[in-house]
Amino acid sequence: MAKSNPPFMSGVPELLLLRLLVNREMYGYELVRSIKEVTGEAISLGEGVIYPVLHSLERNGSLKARRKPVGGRTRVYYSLTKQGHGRLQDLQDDWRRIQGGIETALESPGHA
Amino acid sequence: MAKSNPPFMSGVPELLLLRLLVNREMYGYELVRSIKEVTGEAISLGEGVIYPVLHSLERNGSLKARRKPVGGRTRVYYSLTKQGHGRLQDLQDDWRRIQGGIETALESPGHA
DNA sequence: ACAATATACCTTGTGATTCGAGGTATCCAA
DNA sequence: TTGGATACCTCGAATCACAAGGTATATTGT
Repeated sequence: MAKSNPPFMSGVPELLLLRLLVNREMYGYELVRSIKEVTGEAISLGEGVIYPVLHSLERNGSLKARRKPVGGRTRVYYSLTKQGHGRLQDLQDDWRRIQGGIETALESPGHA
Repeated sequence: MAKSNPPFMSGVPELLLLRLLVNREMYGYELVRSIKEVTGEAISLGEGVIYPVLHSLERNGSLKARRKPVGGRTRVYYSLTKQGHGRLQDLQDDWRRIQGGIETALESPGHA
C-alpha cells in the first residue's frame, strides 16, 4: 500500500537542530530563535515544527533530554548522542548532494 | 481556518522545470528524465510530481502548452511565458536565500 | 496591584506537497 | 507476441510544515 519515501527535501529542520546542538546543549524555545538567527532570518521555524521534531529525535536515540528547572519554569535541554552525530553526518551529506544538484541545474548554460 | 503559507522549502520542482524550459521547449516525459540528468542523479522526480506541476504552471500562466503529434504519439511541449520568467526569477531568489541561510548555519564554528 | 508581554512547554487540525502505484495507448525490438 | 520503452494522465495515501491554540510562570510597565 504505497509506503512513501520521505519527500526528497525534508529533514532540513532536523538537520538544523542537530547542527546547532553540536556546539552545546540547548532547549526548545531557544532553538526556535536560534534557527532564525543563524540562518540570517532566512528560515523561521515555529514551535509547531520544532517540538515534534525534537521529540522524534529523542525517541529514535539521536538526542537525549535533560529537564532542568530554571527560575520557576522548567527547560528541557537536548544534547547529541553518538547516533545523533551519525545522523547529522548523513543529513549533511544528503543536503550537500541535492544542493549541489540544484546548483548544477541552475548554472547550466542559458542564463535566466 | 489556519490559512497555511506554502512550506518554506517547496517549489523546487517548479524551479527546476522553469529553469530547464529557459533553454528550449520540452515535453513532460522528457523533463522527468532531464531533471535526473542535470542534477547529476541527485534529484529524481516522478511523473506523479511533474505532470501536476506542469498543469498548475500552465493554469497560472507561467507556461504555455503546445500539442505536437510525433510518430503515433502526442507530445505536449511546454515553453516559458513572460510571467514564467518572472516566476523563475522569484523562485531562484527564494532558493538562494534559504540555501545561503542553511550554509551559514552549517559552517558556523563547532565542526560536526 | 494589574495588565501585558515574554518565556517555556505542548498538541491539534488543516493544508500543501510529494510519493507510489496504477491506468491508457502507441511504438519498436527480441 | 511479448515485453520494454515512450508518453500521457490521475488517484489515494503518506509526510510534512503551518497556524493556532492551550497551559503556566516570570518579568516588565503603568
